[in-house]
Amino acid sequence: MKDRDCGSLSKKDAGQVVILSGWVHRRRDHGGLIFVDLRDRSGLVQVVFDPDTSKENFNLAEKLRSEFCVQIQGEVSIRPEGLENNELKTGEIEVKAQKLTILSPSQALPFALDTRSDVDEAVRLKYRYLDLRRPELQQNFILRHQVTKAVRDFLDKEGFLEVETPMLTKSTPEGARDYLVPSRVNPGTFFALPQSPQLFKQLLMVSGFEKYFQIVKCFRDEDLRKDRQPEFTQIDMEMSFVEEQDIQQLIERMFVYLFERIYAIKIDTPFPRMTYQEAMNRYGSDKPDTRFGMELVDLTDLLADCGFKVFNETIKKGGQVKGICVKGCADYTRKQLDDLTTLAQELGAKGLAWMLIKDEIKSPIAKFFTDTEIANITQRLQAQNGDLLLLVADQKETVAAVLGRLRLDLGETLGLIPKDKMNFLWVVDFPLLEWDKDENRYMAVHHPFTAPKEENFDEDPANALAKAYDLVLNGVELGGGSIRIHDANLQTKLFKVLGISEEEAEEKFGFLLQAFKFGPPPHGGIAFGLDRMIWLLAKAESIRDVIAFPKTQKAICLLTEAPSTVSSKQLKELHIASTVVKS
RNA sequence: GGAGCCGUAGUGCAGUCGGCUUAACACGCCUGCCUGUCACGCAGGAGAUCGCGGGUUCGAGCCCCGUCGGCUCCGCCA
Repeated sequence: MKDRDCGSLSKKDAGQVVILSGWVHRRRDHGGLIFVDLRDRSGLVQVVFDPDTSKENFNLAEKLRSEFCVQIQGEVSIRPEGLENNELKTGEIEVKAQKLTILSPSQALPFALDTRSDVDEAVRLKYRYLDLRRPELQQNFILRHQVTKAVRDFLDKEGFLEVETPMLTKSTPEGARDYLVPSRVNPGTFFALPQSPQLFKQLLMVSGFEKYFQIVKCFRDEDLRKDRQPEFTQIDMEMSFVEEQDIQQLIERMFVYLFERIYAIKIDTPFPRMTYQEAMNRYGSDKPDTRFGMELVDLTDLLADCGFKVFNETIKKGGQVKGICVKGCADYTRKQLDDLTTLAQELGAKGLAWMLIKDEIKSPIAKFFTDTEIANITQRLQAQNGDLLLLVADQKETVAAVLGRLRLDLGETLGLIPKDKMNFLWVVDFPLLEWDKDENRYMAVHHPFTAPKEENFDEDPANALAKAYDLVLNGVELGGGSIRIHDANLQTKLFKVLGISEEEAEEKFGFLLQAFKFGPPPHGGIAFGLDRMIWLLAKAESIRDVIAFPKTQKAICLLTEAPSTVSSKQLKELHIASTVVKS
């Protein structure tokens, strides 16, 4: 039904008769002459309907409206002198319509498929199929296709095997909330949709696949964010006989390959490495955005004996005082400072201390410090006249959370973030464990199969490090992985520290522990959030812009109206009953 | 579970201090005119349960309470 793509036509095609099919992007009816911008996936071309060519055709063209699906046969011709459109790729030519076929008409649209208007996202999602007609959205999916294709090509070249793992699988504790699927055949039992193919890919290593990958949907029933959807896609990999640097180098080669193939640019490797500790100290985040400075500066040693009770008492209790220097913001208003303070309090700080440096120090707390202390603070923060200093005193987790967030917010509002930069960063040496106050036990920071750096990690669990690594791009966690435990004794030791009993371990992961009795190879892997990758590469507003049919923050699909109630017959077959009382 | 912002024709929005409009404007839509436009132009027209429910008031799009939905964030996301 078409022999050419609209966007592919150029001067070279002049004189040719072509058949095009697509949508009426815009129509300009001059009464005696009608112009139509015809759009298909490839782009736009102007079609001219002239009654002198065919009166019948022209009359039919008068019926055309936005988004009619049409086929047009016509002659490509060079536009008359002075009538070219430089805004359009095909602007040097136009198609003189000889025959128009209306393949299907369209109702008036619920919203304009126009970049200029910022349409409410609820309306866009309800009519997602129309939203997806917008070229800028289609571009995201073209990119997404190119990336997955390149990833497959690269991993194939590196000797990886793509293997599918089950979607209906076993619910495992430790981790995100599962999406459950009731079993009809086995009353009272449930499958879980995978949070990741973690255990299966480890089993594939036991099977001797050596290099596995999969581009696969994963499901986590947790609350949504602009970079989080309940179902998302991972590029999941696992390799045998590797150490951390083998995997990191492979991933660096992969990104070099991707950028070369998609953007024809060369990116620098190796990517910088930063320990978790350093990331937290300097940026207050385990996924630092290193595209700009404003780093967190430790002032604890300078202020341990200062006259400000809030500070010295916090320090005595094992806390710290840190600050950031906000360049050129000494003219911040009381309102702006109050807003920053409110944000700090929402994140758990008791307060936010500020100092405006305007020739002299303007600050409600300045009177508590000696001139030497003030001089030391400003010097260490490398503050100059005209700067604003923000200080937080608290336990180190809170200090990091508050200043890390203030840094990001201020970096954004002050325009300090260079948008064209692509700053990859490996964050390494993650802690193995983390104390969970609610559960009153240690939890695995990564997951309970992650190998510790030292075999005697149980002697000082709080400070044990893991063979785990995250790849961060521009402050977004793109992916993470680890070297796994393949030694049964080590695994048992870790379960013990995690407070998982032998019986529980047997019940939950028995199949894995069993498998590890049959010569498991040393192995490790990594997984990337594909949606996040595309989101960053496409510089899209939200992750929803790179997912064809995304869900709202309430995890609802406005297009299909899923989830929905089901018949009592369906529930009965599944041996389940809803506890929700219809009002 | 919690916090914030938003909700007015199909779309984007204005609506001031609660009483001046018959809820304005732009795009879109419909009708007519228009042979070189490209965000075509011109003339006319239709189109609003002001998210929903309750309250305050002589009077509510506007104030209060609740509720629903969208977005952003905290918690959560091994």
